[in-house]
Amino acid sequence: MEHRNTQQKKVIMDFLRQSHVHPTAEEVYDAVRQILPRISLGTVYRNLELLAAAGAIRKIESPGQARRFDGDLNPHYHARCVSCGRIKDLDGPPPAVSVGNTPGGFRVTGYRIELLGTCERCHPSAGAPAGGADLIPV
Amino acid sequence: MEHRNTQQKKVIMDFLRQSHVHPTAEEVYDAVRQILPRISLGTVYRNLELLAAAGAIRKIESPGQARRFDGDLNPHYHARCVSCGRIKDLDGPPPAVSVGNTPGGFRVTGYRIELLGTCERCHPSAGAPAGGADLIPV
DNA sequence: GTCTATGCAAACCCTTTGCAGCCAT
DNA sequence: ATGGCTGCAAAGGGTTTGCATAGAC
Repeated sequence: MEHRNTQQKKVIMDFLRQSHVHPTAEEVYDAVRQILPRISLGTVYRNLELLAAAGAIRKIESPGQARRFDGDLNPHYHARCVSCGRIKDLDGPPPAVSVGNTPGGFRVTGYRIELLGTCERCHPSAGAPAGGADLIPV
Repeated sequence: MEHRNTQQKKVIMDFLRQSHVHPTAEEVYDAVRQILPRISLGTVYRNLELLAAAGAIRKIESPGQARRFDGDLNPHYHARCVSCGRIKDLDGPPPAVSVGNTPGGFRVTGYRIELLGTCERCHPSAGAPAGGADLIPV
């Protein structure tokens, strides 16, 4: 039940802390392999899950997209570029939702808000958006 | 570029319209096979995507979960049971989010809200919830 | 010495796709 | 007759897992 401080875990953690690109497991694997060439992708996955479960890193998930990871624990939230999948950090308080009354029999205990859009490198013009964001039914 | 009204598409559509269980592709496949025993799972997937693209059905997606489909186009939204994955229909206006100012370079064009909780069959006691829902960071 | 973590590789789940023939138009 | 749709089966991506061994405690 104890956790061991292996080389692999430390190198993964260090990489995530200094990285700001919200890498996928594969990208972590590629980066960490420069330091530990014999590390396996399975070990990367296992450690990423362990670190996320321990609250040391954050998981960023989106349907149909590869999971991404974030070593920055400062309060912030994310927006995902629908074109390239990259994650943009947003500061300030995350948008809140007031969930209405719990409907018959179902107990709502949490919610996830996912912001979507286009990042700098992916939208053609530089003009400001102005328009509001649309709710995507889920 | 034209769309053809095949037997397969019609049977899938009919099943989704009369079903209230928000089936996965596999569940649609199993149901439709009772009527068209030679239909293939690939055809089910292709038609579900075509129907969703045409706006005839709705897709319900959640990270790490099998996609579900909904033939009910009346305005409503969904909550997902974190225990069994089943979808509960919620009436009334979906919770809205006021997305703040677009941050540097990123153009927010949409957002997805996913409500999570426990359904009738999955929570032990029958006591009412009372507490508010927690934001799950994404 | 114990027992978790590792590397390797195979398996997993869900979904998509290439192909040759079929059938709705 | 045309070409979108089908069944089949194989491949795909992302992730998990079984196993024997290595290594942290």
